[in-house]
Amino acid sequence: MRLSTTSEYAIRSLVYMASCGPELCSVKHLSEKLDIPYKYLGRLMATLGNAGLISSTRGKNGGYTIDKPLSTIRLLDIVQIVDGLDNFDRCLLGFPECNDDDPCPMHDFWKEHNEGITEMITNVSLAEILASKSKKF
Amino acid sequence: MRLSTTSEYAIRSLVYMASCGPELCSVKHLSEKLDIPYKYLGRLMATLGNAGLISSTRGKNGGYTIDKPLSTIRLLDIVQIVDGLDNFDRCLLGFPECNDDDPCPMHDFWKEHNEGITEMITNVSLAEILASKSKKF
DNA sequence: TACATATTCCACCCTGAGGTAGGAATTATG
DNA sequence: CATAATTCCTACCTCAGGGTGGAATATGTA
Ligand code: SF4
Ligand code: SF4
Repeated sequence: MRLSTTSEYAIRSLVYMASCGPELCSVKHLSEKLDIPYKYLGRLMATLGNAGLISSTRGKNGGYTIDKPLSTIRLLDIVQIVDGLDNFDRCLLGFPECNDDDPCPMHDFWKEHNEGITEMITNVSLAEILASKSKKF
Repeated sequence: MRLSTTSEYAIRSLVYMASCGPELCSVKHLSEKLDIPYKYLGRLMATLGNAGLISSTRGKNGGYTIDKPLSTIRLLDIVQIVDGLDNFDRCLLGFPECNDDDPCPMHDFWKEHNEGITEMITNVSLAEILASKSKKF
């Protein structure tokens, strides 16, 4: 019951960048600040860049900056780019086709949590996260 | 946001066995009925046997049967045997040490779901699942 | 030019999922 | 009893994918 390491990295990086405002964040800076392997984060940022979430500037004092309004970047979008959505809205026991009328024995115990998480991932954007004013970073 | 394939297999098999009562279930039968790779399930059942959840009978008409009272086999126990518990009660962003007083920016959005799932896994046993009277199997 | 940064390519290790090949125990049956 | 059939069990092997690092390249600034 966790996101992939890569999704964790992506969300942490984007939340941090969002909290920095419009300034450029270099991969080196992010890597040290967030304790994420430099090389791996470099590729991850390139992926996010290709997906259009962030844009890059090369050369000295270069780095990445967030391209789109924070409210338009949902957690779902980030996870989708990085990992795909196969692991969301999934039956807990892996049954292929089922619904409320023909439930598996776990349905009553799993449905509410599954729907809650899916809704959270779908509705929460970087804007909401930033508004929570955590002291972390 | 899913269990591992192996945990899914284990839970499906145990729920099915529980629904069969005290009869012996062979790996071959379980494999065909639940559409789980035969050899893989064989090893998985042996693991569950070594952990004391089920006991085996070899030879013709042999198979496995559940050893303990259904109410003492919680989902948590099954997952623990198969996968360990590293992925439960985990910070969504993978921060190492944090609490309600020094939360990460995701805390307000993640905490309730995490606690809900952890509580469900901890409290629901095979007895409760069987009582739900699903028509599946 | 010298340096900093993104970007790309490749090789590696680990783990989860699954397969192959047998061996050991028990029972059905001639 | 003897043999075959069935079943659990164990030890290896394969394969794909996630995560990681090294090295080289492209692109910009001072
Ligand atoms: S019946 Fe419900 S809980 Fe069970 S596999 Fe289907 S959607 Fe998931
Ligand atoms: S602050 Fe809360 S949500 Fe964030 S990493 Fe810690 S426990 Fe998880």
